[in-house]
Amino acid sequence: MTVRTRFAPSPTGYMHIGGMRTALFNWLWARRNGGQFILRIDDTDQQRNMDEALGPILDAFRWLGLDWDEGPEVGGDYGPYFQSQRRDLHDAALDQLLASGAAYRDFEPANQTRVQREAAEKEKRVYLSSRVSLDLSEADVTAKLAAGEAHVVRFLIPRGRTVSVKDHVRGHVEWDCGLMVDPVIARGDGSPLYNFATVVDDGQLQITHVIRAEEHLSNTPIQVLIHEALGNDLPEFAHIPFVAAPGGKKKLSKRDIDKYRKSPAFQKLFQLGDDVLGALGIDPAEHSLSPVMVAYYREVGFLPAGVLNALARLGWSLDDETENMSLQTVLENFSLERVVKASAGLDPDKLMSYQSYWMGQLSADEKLLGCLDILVRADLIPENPDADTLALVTRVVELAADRIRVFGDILQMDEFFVSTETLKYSEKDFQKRVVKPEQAVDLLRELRQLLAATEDFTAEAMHKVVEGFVEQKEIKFGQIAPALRLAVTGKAKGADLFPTLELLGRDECLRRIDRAIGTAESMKVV
RNA sequence: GGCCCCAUCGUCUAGUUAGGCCUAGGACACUGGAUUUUCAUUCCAGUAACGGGGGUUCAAAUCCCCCUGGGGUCACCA
Repeated sequence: MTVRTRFAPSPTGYMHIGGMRTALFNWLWARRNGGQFILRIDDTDQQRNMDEALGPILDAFRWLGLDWDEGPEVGGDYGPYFQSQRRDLHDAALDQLLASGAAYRDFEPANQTRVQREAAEKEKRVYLSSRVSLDLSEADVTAKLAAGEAHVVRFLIPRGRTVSVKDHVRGHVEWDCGLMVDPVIARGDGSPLYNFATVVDDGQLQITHVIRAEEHLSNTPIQVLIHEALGNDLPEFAHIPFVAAPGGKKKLSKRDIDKYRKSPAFQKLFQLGDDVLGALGIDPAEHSLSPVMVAYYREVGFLPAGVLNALARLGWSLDDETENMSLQTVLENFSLERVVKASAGLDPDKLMSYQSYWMGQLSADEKLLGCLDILVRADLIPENPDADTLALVTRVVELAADRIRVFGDILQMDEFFVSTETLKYSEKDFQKRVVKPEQAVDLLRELRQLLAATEDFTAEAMHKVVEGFVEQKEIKFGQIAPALRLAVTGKAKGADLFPTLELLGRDECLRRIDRAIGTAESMKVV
């Protein structure tokens, strides 16, 4: 039997990072077993703007390189792959259940059902469906139907038995049917509800393995029962742990994003995101971009390999030591048996560490391409850079070396792409390094003359000039270098100083030093 | 609250199925040191865990029971 797995997202306009992990495990299991991975879109009735709602989800799959064998855009033999277009299948299944007596029309008013439920809760009694509608004769039902009476269709839970499942990660799990409420499987108009539609669809799509997050565990007995009533082959289940928020045990949720912002564990990632997105002119709030969704990582300049590596290691491990794994390596070694049972918190630090590793594995050209792209998006270089710009970026990327963990980090080196006039100084550092130290401005002025007079403006030569200057003035290197760096780059830290000078070129350096001196003096006067 | 799930360093995990090789391993983070006249990298070192209590056994992180704690879920949402 061919393994068939599926991921069935609702078109919500974004791809949740936890959902992506579930999708990844499904993809892995299908690919590992030479089976098919299916994308089914669990849209409800008429969702508007399907492109807007589904696009980001498909984009996330494409970005990470997870392909699907059947689903939107590619079709397949079991279509349609949009739940809303499968209504005839749901209708047929519903008729079957109604005819066999496995389901019944419940005419009990909703508020009455609610009152009973609340009363039971208050009395600490197990609530069970009243099933009063079961006493109705066929003629009664027909009459009520003809009269258009409001009702729902419930699945008749066979009480007095248990449902058990051998879950691939949880092992044996069992439920007592005597404790279960008859679930509503369709509204009066026949429109199916999740638990029912999913079963019909999984059955018809011949899904062999339902791999989903553990929050669905409680839906399982109902779905198993419906599968049985429909005469379907039961799929195997694997309830993987959900992805928890950093520093906690609770499910990572888009709703808690404001809380995460204040979380220490999330701090650095948010900072990075704010910096990069800010430079790109994207307001995270406006685009509701956050670390909860896959798109965030793409925008900030993460690598698919980094995100994939982190996702794979969330609740799964290869052995006792292997951490850095390509998708291929994970694929070759993946097994559901090695999925951990406890929920796993997303660790931004660890994610960043995987990311840095994979960035380090990139060839110079690949790295250049990624940086070029984000520099263009930040408007720091033109869309189709000329040869000079290309050469400059190449050298900046070289100079930045492993300071680039995500492509967005190249934006930290913006001093190479702005003019002297638009260069921004870090105000605090400028005060500390240039304005405040007594001799800083004077030293800078003297050094400027030396730099201006130097014949070849290379890193090596500059180094010698400054060394000589330090010796001659009987000062420490630390008394001039920080001020020089500030004047030229606007920042307190950055790549190696002398190559930076060389790359900027003599004219630019001198202009910047002049500007810094002027600025510092005007500050001192005031 | 009912039902269900879970429980090893701060975090992700190895070890649990077949008890001994566990004086509990790795990674991230953190701390210290070396290199780098900033920062980052790299290297070395260090701190740090079997939730508690009972059993079973020559032997328990591993098996059993209880407790505690954490979490999921309880819709005419998906």
